[in-house]
Amino acid sequence: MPEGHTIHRAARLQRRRFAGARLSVDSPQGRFGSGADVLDGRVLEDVDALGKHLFYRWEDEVTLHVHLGLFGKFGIWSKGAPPPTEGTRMRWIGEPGVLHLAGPTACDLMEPHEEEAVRARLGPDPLAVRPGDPERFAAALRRRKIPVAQALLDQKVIAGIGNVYRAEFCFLAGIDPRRPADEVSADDADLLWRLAVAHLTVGERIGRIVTVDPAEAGVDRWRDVPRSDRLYAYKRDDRACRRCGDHIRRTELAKRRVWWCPTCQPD
DNA sequence: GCTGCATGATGAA
DNA sequence: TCATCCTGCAGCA
Repeated sequence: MPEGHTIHRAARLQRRRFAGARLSVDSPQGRFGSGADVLDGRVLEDVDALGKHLFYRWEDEVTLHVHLGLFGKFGIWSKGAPPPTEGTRMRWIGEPGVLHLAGPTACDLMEPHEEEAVRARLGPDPLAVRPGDPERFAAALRRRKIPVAQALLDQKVIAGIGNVYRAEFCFLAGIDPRRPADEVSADDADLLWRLAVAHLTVGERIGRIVTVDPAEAGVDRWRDVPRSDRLYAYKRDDRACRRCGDHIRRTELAKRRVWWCPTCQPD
């Protein structure tokens, strides 16, 4: 299940494995049938990620756009791939292995102007940093009158953050998630950006979300933090805050749950 | 077997 | 703000 780190990691691993290969492409489910026909037998040249979007470059300037949404999932096998299921939207078969894609929100061929429209809707991506991005993020965030945790899910404010990271970054920054974004200080906005860059980078490397510092969990490496110790706030209703012992609270903002520590994250 | 839920996003009202 | 779409799985009968 995907926030930006999952997508950038998928791009990196799929590029490494499949770029340069000629692939047989089909849609066992049928819902990507005509697109699969276009890709079938072409060489995959490169894979790009921006925010939660993937762009696959195929020979002859053909671009495939994939967005996993809430449920989308890749399966990749070197050998012994299982048969596709009802949900297998797209399948690749080639010398490097087999890939299945199930449940994506988007899996479509894209013209350059359509890709441009997608990119134009996205704010700065902490895993694809460009000059001026911290300032762009701070300005976009502090312009909004909605709760800061809600603004952090707006992909135009920052691309690639999801429900887990937003709760964790508010915790680490010591900000009540309900605080209006336009009341977040410039320093705090800068801190949120730096947290996003640092933690999504870790997540991309190790393939999971860990925000609890390894030292705090008594281990040496991010990847060694035990499952139950990886997060400070997300889904920790009524558990004791790891820092202060107060009870983690839960609320809903725009139909998404968010968790916080009332002591560590004052209003 | 059914229900509800999940790291997401959109378009209509 | 709401309905809708995408899939799989845990928890329950």
